[in-house]
Amino acid sequence: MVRSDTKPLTRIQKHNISAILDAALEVFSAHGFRGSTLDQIANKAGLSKPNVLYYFNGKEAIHVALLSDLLDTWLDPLRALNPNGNAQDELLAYIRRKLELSRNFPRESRLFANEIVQGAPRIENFLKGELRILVDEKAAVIAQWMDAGQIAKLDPYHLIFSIWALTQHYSDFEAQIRFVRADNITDPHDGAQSFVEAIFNKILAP
Amino acid sequence: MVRSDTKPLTRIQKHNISAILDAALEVFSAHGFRGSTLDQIANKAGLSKPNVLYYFNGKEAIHVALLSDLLDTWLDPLRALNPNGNAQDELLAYIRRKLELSRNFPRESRLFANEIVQGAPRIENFLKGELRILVDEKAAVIAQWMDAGQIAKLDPYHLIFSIWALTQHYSDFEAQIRFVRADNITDPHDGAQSFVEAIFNKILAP
DNA sequence: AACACAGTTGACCAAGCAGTCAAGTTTGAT
DNA sequence: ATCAAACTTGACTGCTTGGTCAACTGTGTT
Repeated sequence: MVRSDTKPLTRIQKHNISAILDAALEVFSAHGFRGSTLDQIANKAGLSKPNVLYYFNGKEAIHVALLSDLLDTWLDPLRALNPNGNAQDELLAYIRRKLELSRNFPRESRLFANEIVQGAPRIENFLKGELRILVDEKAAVIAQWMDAGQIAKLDPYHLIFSIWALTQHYSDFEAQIRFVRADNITDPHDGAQSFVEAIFNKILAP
Repeated sequence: MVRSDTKPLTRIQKHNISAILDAALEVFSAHGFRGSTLDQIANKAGLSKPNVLYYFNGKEAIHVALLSDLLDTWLDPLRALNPNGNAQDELLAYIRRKLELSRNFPRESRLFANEIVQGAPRIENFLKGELRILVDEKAAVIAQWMDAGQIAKLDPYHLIFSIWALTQHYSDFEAQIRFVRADNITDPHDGAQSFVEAIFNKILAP
């Protein structure tokens, strides 16, 4: 196996590893972990199955690699919430970042959604650890903003959850939105941007 | 196979069929269609695998039975939106019905979520048919309310989507909420009820 | 009691699947 | 050109899983 530790990856390694990860993201996000097969991934990556296993220790290892890449960047938007900034501006900027993430990385979002819906067996530690710490910290910041009268008084945790729900809905439940909307002309994400910002303006107004 | 058409089900049939459906709901909602096995379902139902297949034509048939039972009741809350009622009251009542459904039938909600996240391959026709017709109809009602100045002017479709997103989030992403919240004391659904109603009061205010 | 039919299951099968391996080909540094 | 290491794969193995089947047991109706 390749992908050990501190080695300069060869040109071929770089190319194939990223081909495998991209194919796996496509497949895992569409069918879930158990619903995906190595053959599907190998096909989509344009490699043979044994060759895929030459680069990764197994199906699980590919999934883990995808998830840790993902979780790493998933926290960024919330992390960037600046306690010293203006409350309303900061929260709306957070919402915008979240919407962009959901729009630009729908497969990653669905990979995450698949995990959560099925009880988060593989990322329980992340949720109970890093994420929880970060959420607690930012909820405290939001509570301070509320106490200072900068924004409306609400439960900060539920406020964060509602941002997650609304921003991720457009990629995670994209199928539902696509099939229900009569006009396939306008990208649902366009409307989403202005709609979500509009309602949070109302929600947050002190 | 039993479950044909117009026969009076025996005592044993009624009992076993409902045991199978309950077990299958548990398993499918937790692992998705492909992630579930007949053995898991049979075990949880307290029956042998061949016995399960005596009552249903196959794994797919069990899944279909669950989904059609579900879809049937899934539309009810929206269907009950009364065009002649007061706009704000009607929408808040709809939200309340949705929240209750999500709270009382989380497994059904996750079964549905699993389908949608994975591209809705098995319920595409429902989404493009019945659901779309109903949503179009109710969106028109909401648009009229907005034109009449009863509630704030927003995109009615996005308003409906936002209601779906917020109400289902608490059951579909329950794992995330559970792991993130420090206090496992309060049922997240309690806070949800008042929070969601509060923000929609703000959103809808003309 | 007897009989038809509902209900039940152990043993089995074929397909699909993750993962192995030995034998091959390609790459790139010298 | 040489050679070692990197890369690739057809053929295989062992396990899981959906589904079948023939034989057996339970039920209730007469």
